[in-house]
Amino acid sequence: MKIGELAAIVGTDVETIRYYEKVGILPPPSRTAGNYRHYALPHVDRLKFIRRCRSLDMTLDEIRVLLRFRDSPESNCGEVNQLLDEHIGHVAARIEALTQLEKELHALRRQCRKVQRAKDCGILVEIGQGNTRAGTAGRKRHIAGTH
Amino acid sequence: MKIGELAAIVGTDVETIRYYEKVGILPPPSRTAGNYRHYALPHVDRLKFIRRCRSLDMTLDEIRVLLRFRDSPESNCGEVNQLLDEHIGHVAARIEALTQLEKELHALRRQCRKVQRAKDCGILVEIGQGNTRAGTAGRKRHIAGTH
DNA sequence: TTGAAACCCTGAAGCCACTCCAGAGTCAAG
DNA sequence: CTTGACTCTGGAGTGGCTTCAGGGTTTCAA
Repeated sequence: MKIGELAAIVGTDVETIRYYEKVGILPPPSRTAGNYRHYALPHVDRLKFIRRCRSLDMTLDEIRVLLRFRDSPESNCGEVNQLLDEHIGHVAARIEALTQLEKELHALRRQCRKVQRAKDCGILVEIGQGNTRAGTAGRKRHIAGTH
Repeated sequence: MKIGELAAIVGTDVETIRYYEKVGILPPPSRTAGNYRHYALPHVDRLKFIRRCRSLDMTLDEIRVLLRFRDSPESNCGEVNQLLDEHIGHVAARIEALTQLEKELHALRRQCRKVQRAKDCGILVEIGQGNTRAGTAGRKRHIAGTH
């Protein structure tokens, strides 16, 4: 099948597939006479696996580890379990941080209940005073932002 | 004061301050004879404001809006309130998505309770079957990933 | 048979909010 | 007067794509 069909089956973008090939997570398929990529079932399965992992918010590096195990069925899966445990830990930590953030934002929002002049707006005043703990703004956190 | 002192007071990196100047969120300060940036109190306050907003996980674009109101004290703060409400909405949505994700990850983790050969690992098998809803993997979500 | 639409190719740039680097200049203390 | 801490600029790198420019190929209908 051609790249567009693969994309349709798996539900992803053509560009994403080419990107995965470029970064070496999807092996280069054979080519047709017209230099089109030609895919078969193993590619479909592998791409589905990758997209499922991405939907679970794993990084491509984490997925690379899982694929290594998928590719060597006789190896020991302990590292898989560990990777997943760590990933779960990241997600839990992120939830906690965001929940704390949500609290702070609600508290901030309560500072201004009506529309008024900006200089009297409790929100702007409060932000300007900066009496918060450092929050999630530490550098090099493993866990990304809200946007 | 010099850029390093400002960085120390506010608790940020020198590079970040220069970056903020480059993207126009912090106005260029005056320079000393030796071409060093020279900061005063208004810069400290503005930078603190920015960093506080970042610690609340706002984007620089959102912060630009807030700064606009901070800079025009007589204007009407309705948009500030609205921006904050929307931001709170983003955070809440992200928490919900991550909570769902956490559930799925726990379910997945339960598929393999001991260390065994990769081909028998319930986790790898389960991911390979891909019987999940699309999850957070939709494109162009406003809300970022776990990492 | 022709020609237009729909698909595919490559390589590079853009996104966000920084972070890190090289190579050079400036300044304060000893 | 030297040393070392600080500062300057401009550019590249991060992740996981997305978008774009400028082509080539295939397919379908007129």
